[in-house]
Amino acid sequence: MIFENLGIAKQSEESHTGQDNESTSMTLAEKAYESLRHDIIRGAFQAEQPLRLADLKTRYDMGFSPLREALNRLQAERLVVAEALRGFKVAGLSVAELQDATRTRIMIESQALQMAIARGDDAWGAKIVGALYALKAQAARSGADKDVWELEARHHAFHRALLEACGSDWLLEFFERLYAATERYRIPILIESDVPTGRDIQAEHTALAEAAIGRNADLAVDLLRDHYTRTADTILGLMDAPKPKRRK
Amino acid sequence: MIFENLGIAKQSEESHTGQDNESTSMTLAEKAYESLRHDIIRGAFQAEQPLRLADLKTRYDMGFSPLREALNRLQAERLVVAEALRGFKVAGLSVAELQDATRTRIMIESQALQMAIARGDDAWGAKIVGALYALKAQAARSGADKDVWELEARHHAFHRALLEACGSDWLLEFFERLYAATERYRIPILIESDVPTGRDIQAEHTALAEAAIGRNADLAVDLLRDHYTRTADTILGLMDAPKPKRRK
DNA sequence: GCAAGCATGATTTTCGAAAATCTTGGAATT
DNA sequence: AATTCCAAGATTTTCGAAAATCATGCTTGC
Repeated sequence: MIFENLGIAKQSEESHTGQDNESTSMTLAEKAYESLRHDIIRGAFQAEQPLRLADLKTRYDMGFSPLREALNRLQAERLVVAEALRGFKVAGLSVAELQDATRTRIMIESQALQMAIARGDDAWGAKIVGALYALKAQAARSGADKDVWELEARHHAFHRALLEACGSDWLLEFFERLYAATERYRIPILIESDVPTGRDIQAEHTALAEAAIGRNADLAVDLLRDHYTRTADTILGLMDAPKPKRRK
Repeated sequence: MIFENLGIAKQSEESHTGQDNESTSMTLAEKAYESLRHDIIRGAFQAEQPLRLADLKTRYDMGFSPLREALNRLQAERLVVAEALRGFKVAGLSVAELQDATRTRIMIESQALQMAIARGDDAWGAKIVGALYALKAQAARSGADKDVWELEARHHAFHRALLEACGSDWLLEFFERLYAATERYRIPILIESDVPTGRDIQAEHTALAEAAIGRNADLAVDLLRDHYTRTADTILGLMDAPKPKRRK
């Protein structure tokens, strides 16, 4: 299956080194956390792969302590699984978890979106418009200007902007958790851009933004649900089937 | 306000030393996590209180490493707040957060309860009945047999049993997060059992269990909402008002 | 008198070594 | 041949010291 393409093969690529580092006043443990989270979500490690401390030590160039602290945080976020005296490994991926995460995500974000539409002010609308513009601009780039990670960052920023006015820190935290969990599943689509989706995803984003800003809560929630359901269905199709290129 | 009674005053009490310790095959870091989580939730530390490593070292009798790992996990759960190079402190409490947590909790648990009612089998019902029995038995005890922490454990077990058949790990995790967050606010009521609630809480639990097992989803959700709303209102009343005993 | 700068002690953060535990592979036994 | 036991190496976990940073109060200069 397509997912097996990720991971070990790419492991020799450069590791993330903490972009939004204020480089000063940022502890090594925080850098380790951001780098590891980044690398796990983006598939630099295989799912279930053991994370040996000696390897991480050389990869990120720091001692045990900050690495273990970062791994403990990631364990609490369920991106990493720890077993006593047997170390850490990357959390697994499964069809069941993707389905659960998608269902829960739709529920959480629908609620947050309704609340944001009820409470959002002009600053909220402005941020959505700006994020949508930036997202579409990046999506339109191809060739040398193409950058799936920048696209992914803007995609996240757009979806967060939609919900940010909801006024509930708890809902926003759960949004972030579910976004991270499902992003891991979307990586294959992101990288292999020749996966046929039969969708105009940026048109879906535009419609969603217009419904939200137009305070059409019912429509916006419907569009959000469809948006996530379609994405999940595409991924589920890839997870069952092997790569479409050469079917045996 | 009543909340100020907690914390530093009680800090000299014995610390939690990890009950469900399989004592073997449990690392110090895990014990530190459980003990710290236990002590924070139950108010052994004041809200916002700095958690100095030297103090924790003597309190829990272990070195820096396992303590810092535990604190990092708790930071990810938002029971502890970390500031770079300035250490850790217990997360704060606020009216706004209690309201947010209560609202979100009702939403999450309503969904989980509906799903559990739709999917639950006899084992699910049996666990609810058993948990309810144990809860009521403990609630009936007074005098020397009274044990608010055992009562609290059984209360948690009962509410978890209601939802456990929902089939969503994500919903169950969010339930646990919100339960822990709101438990911190309920401690004053638990300890000062003379707080007048004007409720028969065990009757509420019984009605809830019967509605769930009877597959009356709409009624069960209504009862759950009322149950949590009443509790939150009681606490909010205490948070604004000073202690009722001697008003100045 | 008051603010800025600085020394000092307190505290956090990080490292490398030591201790504890797991894993692997081979030898001994049945 | 299969199983158990054991030793050696690999790995995780924990500790205590060193490094880095923060907080406090004092001095200095204006």
